[in-house]
Amino acid sequence: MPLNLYNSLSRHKECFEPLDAGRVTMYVCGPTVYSPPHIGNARAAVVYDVLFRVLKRHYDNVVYARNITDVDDKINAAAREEGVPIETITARYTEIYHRDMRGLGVLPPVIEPRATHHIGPIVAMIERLIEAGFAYAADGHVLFHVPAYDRYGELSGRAREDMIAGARVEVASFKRDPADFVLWKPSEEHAPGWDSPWGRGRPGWHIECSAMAEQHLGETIDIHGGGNDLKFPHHENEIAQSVCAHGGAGFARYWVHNGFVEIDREKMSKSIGNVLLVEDLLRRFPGEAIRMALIKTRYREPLNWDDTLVAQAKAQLDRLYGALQRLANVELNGMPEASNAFLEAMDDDLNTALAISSLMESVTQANTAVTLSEQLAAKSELLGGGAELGILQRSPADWFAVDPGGDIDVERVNALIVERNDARQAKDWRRADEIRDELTAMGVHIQDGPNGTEWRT
RNA sequence: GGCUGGAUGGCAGAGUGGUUAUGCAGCGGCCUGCAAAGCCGUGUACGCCGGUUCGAUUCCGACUCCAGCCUCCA
Repeated sequence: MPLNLYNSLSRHKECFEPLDAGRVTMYVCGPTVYSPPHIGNARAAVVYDVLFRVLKRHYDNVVYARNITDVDDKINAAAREEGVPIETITARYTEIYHRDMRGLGVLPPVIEPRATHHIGPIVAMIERLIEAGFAYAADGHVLFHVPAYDRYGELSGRAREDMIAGARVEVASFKRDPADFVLWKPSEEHAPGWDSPWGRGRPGWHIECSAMAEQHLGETIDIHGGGNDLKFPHHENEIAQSVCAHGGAGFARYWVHNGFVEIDREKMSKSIGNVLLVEDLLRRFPGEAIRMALIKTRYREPLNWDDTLVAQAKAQLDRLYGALQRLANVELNGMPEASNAFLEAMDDDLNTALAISSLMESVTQANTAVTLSEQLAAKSELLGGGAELGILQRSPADWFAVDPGGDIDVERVNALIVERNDARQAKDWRRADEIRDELTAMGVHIQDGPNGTEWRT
């Protein structure tokens, strides 16, 4: 079963064939660390985490690089505001990013390059671009000359005339062409900067990714991922820089773009004031439920976020873990394996929604299984598929004990359950029901089963 | 204005040229002291108008609406 991916470059679903099956390379645009990650950042991280897991099933050696942009005007602004060096800001928010992504079950990438650790390669790449006639220095800046690269606009489907007609691009006097973009810009005396042939300054955003991808993954990489909004200008510029610096060799062979998270059908943004931070959501919901909410929808579609979405995701996980709980005593004798239906769905451009539905079929199979082999098969499918989605990897008991609010008095719950069962023994149904109502009011749901009374939040 | 991508039942969300998505919610039944969980059953769904076709929600064209990009942005 080959993996099919929608390639933004060709605008078609394509069969994925790596350049070197012994070393598959993927580069994803990571966060700029000046604030805590929001649910939109999380969606990107989760989507490429799932792709990473799928790739690892197909190939032994997947080199996944997700960068950290740790030099940027917004970082500078935050540092100035607090009166601290930028490293204080970037270290703080890098740590928060890692913590929050861990909370969502996102695996660390193989490489996590930082822009400030790659100033040498960045400068070297800019020099190559100047030498080859694709860039020029002017007024302390270095600019990429867009008309010098005749395939510019290929990814975003933009004609040059349209970009100029848009004319919202800042036209600085030193630009030879309005579309030219910055590779290097001068730093004011107190701003962070590095020495370069063009004076003390800092890299432009786009060149960082080109240089880091080259350094760690090579000139031509297999997959490049990022948010839909990065398609233009960021990814378009990366292509121009890398192709021109590499004598025309292709940059990324497959471009993957994830859709946006929306709130009330509009983009989440700071100016609208509708940003949802991952850390706030993690206080209210289990990370696994948030992750489930993010992968219920196909990665390319926009995702309208609200609390009911997470509630539905949690309900689905309750059903999944409920089945696993019933199979708790069934011992798998090998590695869990996802069903063919699941794998086919995942291999079809990460159809996570369809894959999850196949998991639900496994639940029904588990709940109706009469033989041990049926139970084994269902459990194997649930755990195997779950592993690829990054869910269902903890014990059901642990999942059902989840209490994100942290305000449930477990001892009291247990005492009430004992009291209620005493009442039931005595056939005092009225008292038993009173206690159940009390528990329900506490947010605790109980189930009387053959093995006693269990409870969930 | 230009460029992307969408429009599916109460909600979320797949898929398909003629046949059940799936989950939640609802309804009926089984089970239960009653519940819950689970099981079984159940719903005039495919934006609008044309076209192709024996037949279109599915293909083609126009239209309407929605989101994103064209400025930093996952």
